[in-house]
Order: sequence, then structure tokens, then C-alpha cells
Amino acid sequence: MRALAERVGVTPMALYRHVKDKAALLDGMVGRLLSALVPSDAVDGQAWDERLRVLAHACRRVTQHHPWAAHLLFSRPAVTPDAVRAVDIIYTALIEAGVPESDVPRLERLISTFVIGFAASEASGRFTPGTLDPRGRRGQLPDSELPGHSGLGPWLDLPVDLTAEFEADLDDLRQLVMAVARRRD
Amino acid sequence: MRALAERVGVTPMALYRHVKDKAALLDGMVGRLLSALVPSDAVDGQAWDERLRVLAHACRRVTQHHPWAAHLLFSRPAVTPDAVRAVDIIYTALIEAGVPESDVPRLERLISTFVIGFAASEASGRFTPGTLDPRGRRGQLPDSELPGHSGLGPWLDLPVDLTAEFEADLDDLRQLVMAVARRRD
DNA sequence: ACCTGAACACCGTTCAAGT
DNA sequence: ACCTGAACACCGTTCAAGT
Repeated sequence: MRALAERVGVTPMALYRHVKDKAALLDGMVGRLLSALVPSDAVDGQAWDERLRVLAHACRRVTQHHPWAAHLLFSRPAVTPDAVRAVDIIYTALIEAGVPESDVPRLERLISTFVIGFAASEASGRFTPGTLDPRGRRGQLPDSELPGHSGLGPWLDLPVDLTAEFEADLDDLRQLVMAVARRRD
Repeated sequence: MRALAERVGVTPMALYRHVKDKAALLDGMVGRLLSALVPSDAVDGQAWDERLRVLAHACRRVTQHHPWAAHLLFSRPAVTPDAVRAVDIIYTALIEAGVPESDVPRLERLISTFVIGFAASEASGRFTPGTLDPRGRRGQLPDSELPGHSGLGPWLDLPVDLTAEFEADLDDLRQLVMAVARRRD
């Protein structure tokens, strides 16, 4: 609050005339981000999987530009109008994909949890532990205790292209959605 | 730090003899939680999918008992020995499932991101917005703007059993893993 | 070795007072 | 209406000083 007040060129207490709380301020900031997240024109006339893809990439783009917001997307549920609109896009896409209605809310939570989770992990550096030393993570333990790591060998030393990985993940989730749609009752 | 010092019955500065930082303290706490996460005996002799299931449920159980830890699992990468051990369990399971080695690290990140994301969402209440009013979320917008919500109707008003949902999600991810294993090159 | 007192540089927030 | 000054009740952390 004090830093924001200085940026605005005003005393900290002046802010409380315009915002109730620090929490309310953060909620408002998240709301602004979410309103920019859904470019409804870029979604019209596209197939359901393409609409989900655009929405997911928009979510990742937001957290790349505003890393501080990544964790807030987890803490605050989708109650603001823009957040509800984003959820509705996913609902509509899943219905169009042929997912049984009883599975739609669950799959929406599965997809949004992964997408926000990926964005938050990337923003907080969870995916890039040893940017300097790629083998840093298993330095502490002997290879005999890590059969999985030693079995993978060179694949662990490659630098990861997170954009390509996100794309591959979304494609796998697309197939998951189609599999659920296929087993409709 | 001050609250912890009071609980221990000591002055705040005494803590700095035993821990470098507040961040180091939190890292240590997460480390302790992760060491309890992997009961390696409950994992021996089981099939790969059962081992992943046990690990996922253990992760969710930890964040249910210690909600404060949920966000830390996202911020800090898997560098501690216990965290690396958990990752190795997933690697080994995916290899045993027949996933191509080049896809194993990506699928590990996909699975762990979802599992931690689910746990964090549950701990922070993201999945239960209107515990009182289940229709609260779309009160702000007209149904005409939310075709997905209005199309789903009664399915949105049911209370969610998060344990059953988590189980169903894990089963869908199991099928995703098998699908990736099937298309090995 | 381990702990303490005092101090520094911060927070978010309230409340009466200013214009 | 909108902003300010002073103050309250907090933080994490440093540093010299104690035993």
C-alpha cells in the first residue's frame, strides 16, 4: 500500500478512500487481468478445442507478464464476472465436445487447475530449478536410490522448451476430453 | 518469526542461531512434510498406477492437514532430497507404464502440476466459492451471457465430493498416461 | 555455543483533523 | 469529497553485548 501510494504520488491513507482493503485491491487487480484474458472475438467461430487452446495460452500469457498474479488465481475462486465468463467458455467447449453433462464441471476444474498450475509453476520457477546446473537436483542423493533419474539419462539434461511442452500438454488434455466424451452413458 | 519464538519461549533473535532466514525455515518445514509424504513401504510391490495413486493421495493429505504448505509446494522447486525422491517415484512409474523416455519428464511435470494444483485449490477454497449459495457465482451476469452455465442446469447445484472427484481425475490421468505409452515411437 | 536488548527499516490500518 | 499527520500494532533482521 505504501509503495503504491508513493507511485501515485499520494499519502498511503488516501488509498483507503478508493479501496476498502489490501485484499480488495488485489481482487480488483485480478479482475482487471481476467477481463483482458478473454478476447471473445478471437474465440468466435472456432472449434471447441481451438477455443480452449486460445484461452489457456491467454492465461499463461497473463502470468508471464504479471508473475505476482499467478498465486492469486489459485487463492481467489471464480466469482468476478470475468472469471465466470472464462469458466463458461470452458463449459460450452466441453459440452460441444460431447462430454456428458455430469462430467463437465469436474473436467472444467481439472483443466483450469492444470492450466493455472502450469502458469504458476512457470512464474515461480518450479520448472527451472537449476538454471545453471541441470544435474543439480540429484546431486544430493546417490544414483542407486534414484532408479528413475538414472534410467532416463540424457533426457534430463536437455533444456526444456516450456512453450512446446505446454502445447503438448494441452494436446494430451484434448485427447483426455475426447476419451471422456467417447464413454458417454 | 516472532510468533514462532514466542511458541518456543525464546526471543526472536535466538532463532537466527539455528536457521539462516525465514525462507530457509520455510524450506525446512516443506522438507519435513515431504519426507513424511513418501511411505516407501506402502509403495513396494504395487503396480505403477497404484504407486502414483498412493503418492497423489499422500500429497493431498499433507495439504489438507497443513493448508499453509500448499502454496510453498509451487514456489520451491524439487531440490530437497525428499522432493527428488518423490519425482523419482513418478519417473519410475511412467517408465514402467511404457511411456517413451522423451515424454517422461514432461508427463511428470503434468501430473505433479495437476496434483499440487488440486491440493492448493482445495486448501485455498478455490473449488468451493459459494459454500452457502451454490448459484452465487452466476448471480452477477444474465444467463443469456452464460450459455454453458444455463445449459448445465442442475449439475451445477450439486455439492461436490472432492475426494471422489480427485479419484476420477487420477483415473483420467492414468488413461492419459496409457494413451501416451500406446503411441510410443 | 547460545541467548538477549535495543534498534533499524519496514508493514497495513485507524482516526481525528485539515481543505 | 478527498487528502494529510500522527499514531498503533505489527513485521524480519542486524549487531553489539551478555553468560
